[in-house]
Amino acid sequence: MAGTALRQGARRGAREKLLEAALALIRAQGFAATSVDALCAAAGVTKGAFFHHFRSKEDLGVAAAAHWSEVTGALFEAAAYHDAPGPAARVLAYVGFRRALISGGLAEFTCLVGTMAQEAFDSSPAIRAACWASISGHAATLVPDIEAALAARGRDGESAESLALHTQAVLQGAFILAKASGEPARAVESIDHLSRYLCLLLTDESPDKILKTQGETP
Amino acid sequence: MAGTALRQGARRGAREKLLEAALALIRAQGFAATSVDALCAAAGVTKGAFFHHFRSKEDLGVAAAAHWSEVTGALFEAAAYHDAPGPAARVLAYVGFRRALISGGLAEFTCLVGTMAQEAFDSSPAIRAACWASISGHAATLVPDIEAALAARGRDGESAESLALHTQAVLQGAFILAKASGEPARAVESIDHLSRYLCLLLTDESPDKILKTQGETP
DNA sequence: CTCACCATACCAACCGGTCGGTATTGCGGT
DNA sequence: ACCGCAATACCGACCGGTTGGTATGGTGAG
Repeated sequence: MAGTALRQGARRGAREKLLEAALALIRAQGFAATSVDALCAAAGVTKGAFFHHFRSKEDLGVAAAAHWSEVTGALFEAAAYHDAPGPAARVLAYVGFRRALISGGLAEFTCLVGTMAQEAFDSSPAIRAACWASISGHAATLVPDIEAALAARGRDGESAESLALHTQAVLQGAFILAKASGEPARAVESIDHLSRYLCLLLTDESPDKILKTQGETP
Repeated sequence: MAGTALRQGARRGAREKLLEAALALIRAQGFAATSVDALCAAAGVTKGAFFHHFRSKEDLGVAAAAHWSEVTGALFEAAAYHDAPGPAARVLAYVGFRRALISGGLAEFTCLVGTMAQEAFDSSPAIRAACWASISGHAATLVPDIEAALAARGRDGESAESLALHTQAVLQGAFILAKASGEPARAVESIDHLSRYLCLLLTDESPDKILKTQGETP
């Protein structure tokens, strides 16, 4: 009993440590530039452990995307933006939450699956599919609120799914600008444009008011 | 005589052939996954030629970004969207042009520097800077029209540069969605949202009208 | 004993990069 | 016009290190 607990606590499982290391390294260097050896070193694990848990490096990539979905899924599920009153306000609060997440180093707030999809879309169908599952799955969590907000404004005909995916596109693009410029603030600016677009579509209020309430630049 | 002409025709310069191959391979596989050997093979050139023209693989990356700027710069300069009447219409026509460019394989319409920036932002400052120069330089070509269009609507206070960069963010994000999903149409949808946002900001007309004029989905 | 879990040693292929050498070109002197 | 000659462009074998992946052996829990 105690042995088992200590085991799971201290060792924490090579698989988890490898996945954790994968998130950090792939986000910073990309998938192709991250070697299996580097992964093992970062996780404090040998190569034998790696290939015990993953059939190949590609398999690790797929598992990393799935792990990413779990980690971020839990983060967003527990976030406070769900408490906002009404569907439109919740959608705006979601974007505000994404905006607030931007702080620290670039590799700490950018998206794992967006990065991997760029590299693997042509060379690894499995990784591509896993990345798309993560992105589209996350976007799907926004659809009910967007749908309700659109309906409330008499915009029933429009596709809530398309708008949900658009929010992800803006976020991914914002990350690219931040990486390319080296200035995270560039990402914030684009996200503010997204907030304004959503304001115009989903609310009666002036966008400037809502943007002011989202706080100052980090 | 005939020998010389045939030579120059066949050789075409190893540097150009390498840069051309770099655009194709890096867009499809990413920078890290593209080996120098593969580059040379695709260009029909030996490794000696490669390292004669480029000090290192990183140097090739920087040169590829610069070459990309030239190629795309010429493409956009010659495009017809400049003929649209008035600044706002030109900005919208630009986005329509970008939309129309989306056809064929994913690696044929997506952005080289956006892909490279994701991989190299942390590991190669030189490549990062070259990518940012390409993106921001392209965005800068939109600033005068956006500025005039904003002023015409009494929105002088807002940053035209920020909005110009936002258009690039949406495009980059749209490419990621297309790559991740495997469906180029996903990119088109996001670009349509961008058109609508710009309509709301820069024109008096209803967005739906302008969107209709941009033609059917490819 | 069994079996999941992990460590070590090892491999062929491939990586970016070097180097000595050759072919081609541009150009100044005569 | 011709030559001489240095500079440029290119070739391809080669190098040490690294790559993803394997084969085998140990070990502790059930």
